[in-house]
Amino acid sequence: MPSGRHPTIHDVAARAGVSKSLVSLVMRGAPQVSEERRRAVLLAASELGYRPNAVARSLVRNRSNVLGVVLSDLHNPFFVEVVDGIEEEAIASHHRALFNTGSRSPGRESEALETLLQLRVDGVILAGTVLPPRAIVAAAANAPVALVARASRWPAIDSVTNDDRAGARLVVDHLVSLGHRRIAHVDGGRGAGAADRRSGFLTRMRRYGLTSDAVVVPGAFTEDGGAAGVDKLLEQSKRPTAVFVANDLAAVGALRVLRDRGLEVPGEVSVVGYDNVSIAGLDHVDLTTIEQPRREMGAEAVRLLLDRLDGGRGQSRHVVIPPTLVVRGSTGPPPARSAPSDMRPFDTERRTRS
Amino acid sequence: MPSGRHPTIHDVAARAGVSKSLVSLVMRGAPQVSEERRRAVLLAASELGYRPNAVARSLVRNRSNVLGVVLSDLHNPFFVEVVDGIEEEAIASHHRALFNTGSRSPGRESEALETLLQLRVDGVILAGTVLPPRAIVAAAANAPVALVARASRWPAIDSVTNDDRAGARLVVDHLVSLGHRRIAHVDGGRGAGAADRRSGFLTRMRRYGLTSDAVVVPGAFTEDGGAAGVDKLLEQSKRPTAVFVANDLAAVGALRVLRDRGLEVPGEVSVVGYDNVSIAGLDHVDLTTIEQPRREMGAEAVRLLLDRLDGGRGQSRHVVIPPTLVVRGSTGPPPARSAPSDMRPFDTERRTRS
DNA sequence: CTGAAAGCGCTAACAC
DNA sequence: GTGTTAGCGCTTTCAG
Repeated sequence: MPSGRHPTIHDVAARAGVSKSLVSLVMRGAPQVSEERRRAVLLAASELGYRPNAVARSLVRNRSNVLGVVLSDLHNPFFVEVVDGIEEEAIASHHRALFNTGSRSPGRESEALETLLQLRVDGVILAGTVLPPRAIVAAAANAPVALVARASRWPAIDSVTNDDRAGARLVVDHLVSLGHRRIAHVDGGRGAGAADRRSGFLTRMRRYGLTSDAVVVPGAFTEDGGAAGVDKLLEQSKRPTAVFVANDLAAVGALRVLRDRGLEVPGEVSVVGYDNVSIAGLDHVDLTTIEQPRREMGAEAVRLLLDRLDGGRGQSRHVVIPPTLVVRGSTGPPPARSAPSDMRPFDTERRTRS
Repeated sequence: MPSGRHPTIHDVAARAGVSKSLVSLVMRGAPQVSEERRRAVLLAASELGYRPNAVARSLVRNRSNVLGVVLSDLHNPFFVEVVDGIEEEAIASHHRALFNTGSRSPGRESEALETLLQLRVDGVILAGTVLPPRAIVAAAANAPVALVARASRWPAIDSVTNDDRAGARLVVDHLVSLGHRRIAHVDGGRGAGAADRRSGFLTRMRRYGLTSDAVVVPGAFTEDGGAAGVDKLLEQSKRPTAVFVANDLAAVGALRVLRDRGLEVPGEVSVVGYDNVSIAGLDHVDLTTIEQPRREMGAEAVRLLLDRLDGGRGQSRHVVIPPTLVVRGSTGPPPARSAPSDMRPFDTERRTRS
């Protein structure tokens, strides 16, 4: 009978012939209850199909033991793994994680956040969201907040990110060492970390004296975003010999366009992504990319939250994880007429730490 | 100040110089409040950074306006789209959806379900879960339950599925019409719908008199599951000319193994998946598969739940959605020595409705 | 139109 | 050890 009244602690008490508080004690596994009564209570509870009301408990304890997570976009497998890490760590710490997605829209995201806050979750993880700073700061007034894949600039807010600028450097180093000079970047628009990848790219290109060879076109963290970016690139007269796309999802879109136009990868154009999502490893995608430890990042966010909750830490912590380069088949030397460069200021192995 | 006490309706009332109930009325947008007081209340609320406590509200109203969703596995993009459909429809109906995943483990899944139930969500959607029937039935005693991608056999439980047997038929028809006779099926183990796909496959093969040509090997709804299944298949003496893999994710794993072994697809072996997940459409995956309208399925599940909630419907409803065949490049005629069959009892177009 | 009072299901002192 | 008593923050009759 859905919507039929649920049995309460009171019903259980009556059936077991004890008081409410005794039931409460048993349900919470308190030690100082006689074995006999404990049994009676448990029996009554199971006969009634009693299920503790977490709402009532949360109201009185002012603690729900649930962590709320706002996800920007589940279509990006990157976040799916972050979720894995969050759930695992949350469960290990006797908490539960509840998720909400923002469908890549700031409006939806703040609704999602608001919902979680009103539900009085113990803490909030914002994973890849594009929420305005004020919304984030306001949230932090109500519950501990940890950002994933977006750096925090506020004392009350923790964050765990990879070093996007370092990742971009790895990409440029790799491509330059292969001999590329004219390198384009299809950026991630307003996506989390996109700005740093972009500026990291530009800075590194300048470092090589390739400022005028560096071109940036707008994109997004989606297949379509990558495709559109490459489209724009191909309209230009001087075609780049390599493209650094903002993330793997977008890189897949980019590859599709390139191949549709009959351009060989990596023969005519090299392509690099970011995230090392599983799709990047597929035989015929075979994308050179940047790896960041996603599960670990999710788990770390949970730890940061619980640390504030239990320890009462007030100072913010910003965990930055170094990314690594994963070389696959989508990158190679530029076509012959571009003379291979002899610049090679940094070692680049199969897998380089930044 | 995280964990600092939240302002309550009482604080707002005091600051605005009115009673608690007036504040409550304003917060819920009741019409019969003078404009002046309404303003005063709203002002006080925003000055205080007041955020209604949904826990308290839920406790007294016995209604949370949140729908709980247990997901079997977010790594399967199939469910990501189901999630989209759920969120969209929930929001359209002034509800929120909160997600929990089961990490493909029955134990985790029932914990997730239990959490949601204790939180007194208004309804529960079980998407692709492998929960034991008793757990599902028990849940239904506490809240309306709708199953996605798994058929319900209980009067209290709704479900929305695609017709897996019909989908399997479409696959067999397609392959047979191409001339295949020896066809293998890598199944989905205990995954949702796996049993029906398997039996649909076998039944249809029998229908063609191909019983002895039909071979089934165990697999799972994961890349590794598909890979392992094909491995097993290749050990056998009589190699099939076509493989129907339980879902797209597994099919991708299967393709990898096939190509690693140097087998041409579809030249030597044809491969068909199930779900038409976006990865299936990638240029170099290019997988023939079965499409089911995922978003719509998620949305429908929400509608079923709300229908019970509002209308008090007691009878269960089972929505079955017909799947369609999507032909891509992973299927073709069998290698020459297998004489093309002339059996073709059913039309098979580029996209056939079952 | 507004305020007072009761109580949702549970926990946490505090008595017995 | 076990029962009693106050609330947690909010909604909801029911009087003014």
